[in-house]
Amino acid sequence: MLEFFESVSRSIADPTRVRILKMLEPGELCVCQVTAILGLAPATVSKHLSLLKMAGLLSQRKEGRWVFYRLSKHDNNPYAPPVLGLMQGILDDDPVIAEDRTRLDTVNAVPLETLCGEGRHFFADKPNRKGSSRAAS
Amino acid sequence: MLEFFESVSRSIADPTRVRILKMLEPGELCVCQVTAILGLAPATVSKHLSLLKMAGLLSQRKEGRWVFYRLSKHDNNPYAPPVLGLMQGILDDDPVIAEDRTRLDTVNAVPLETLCGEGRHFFADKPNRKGSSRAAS
DNA sequence: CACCGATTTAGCCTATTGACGAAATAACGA
DNA sequence: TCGTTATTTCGTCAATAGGCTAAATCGGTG
Repeated sequence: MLEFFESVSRSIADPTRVRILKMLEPGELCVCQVTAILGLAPATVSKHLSLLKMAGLLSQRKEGRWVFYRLSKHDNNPYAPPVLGLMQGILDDDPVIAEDRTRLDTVNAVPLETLCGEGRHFFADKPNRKGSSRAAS
Repeated sequence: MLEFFESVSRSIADPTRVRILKMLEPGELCVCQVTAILGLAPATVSKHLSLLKMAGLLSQRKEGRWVFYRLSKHDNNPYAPPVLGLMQGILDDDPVIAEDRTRLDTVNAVPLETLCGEGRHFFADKPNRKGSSRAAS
């Protein structure tokens, strides 16, 4: 019991994973789309997604060479639904989350074939993270 | 925003801190009471309590040389109330949490002066943690 | 079959975490 | 005031976490 809860609570204890959960609210995304928005290495993103899936928060769908992740509907983990429900209502006004949402719209307007080539450098000029303003000094 | 949420989510990402939150549901406890139930070093318990207070999940009350902690009512952190609310309904049937609740009753039946002297060794013969059964082999 | 691109896995490195004991602090009681 | 006791702070240490690159894997496609 505590172990199931721990896997979920540890999942949302990392801001990168929270960003992933929030950007998946409108609908499923390909790994390379998440990678583009986050600006992290594909391997790093893959690991986060894998961990979230293990915790029962995400589910997976393969289509060709692409893998799409979405918020999980079936409850392998009894604590996943309440936590997902809790997160749906909050953090929408956070600057990082809001910027991710903006990027999401941009990303959705680009065909996957084009986007995946760019990978993590699609938004390379302005990484959406704390300390990013340091580059402007 | 994300920082506030992170402080709360990191708080509940550790099972020891979850146990503390659950054992405080019926009411406030002195540090030495929490220490007795957990069976950890006082310094360790104090740090956990301090962290939970920083996250806005607990509040403090000093009475003489004792310090009592309780679930926080005022919301310094906007994400504290929903998370506390979420936790109230769950984990009551977890074996570790249930055993903690049993110990809580025992501890409440002992005067503080007596209990604090025992400290972390009040339940020394059977530590309520994973791997405790190893002592039986 | 061989290549190419998307994803995952493996290995490494640094920062953080959670435990401890020892020492410092705070408050009571003689 | 001095000793005792509860709590906190400090410093250490082993384990974990999250980032990266390089290599392996998985799926089309030529």
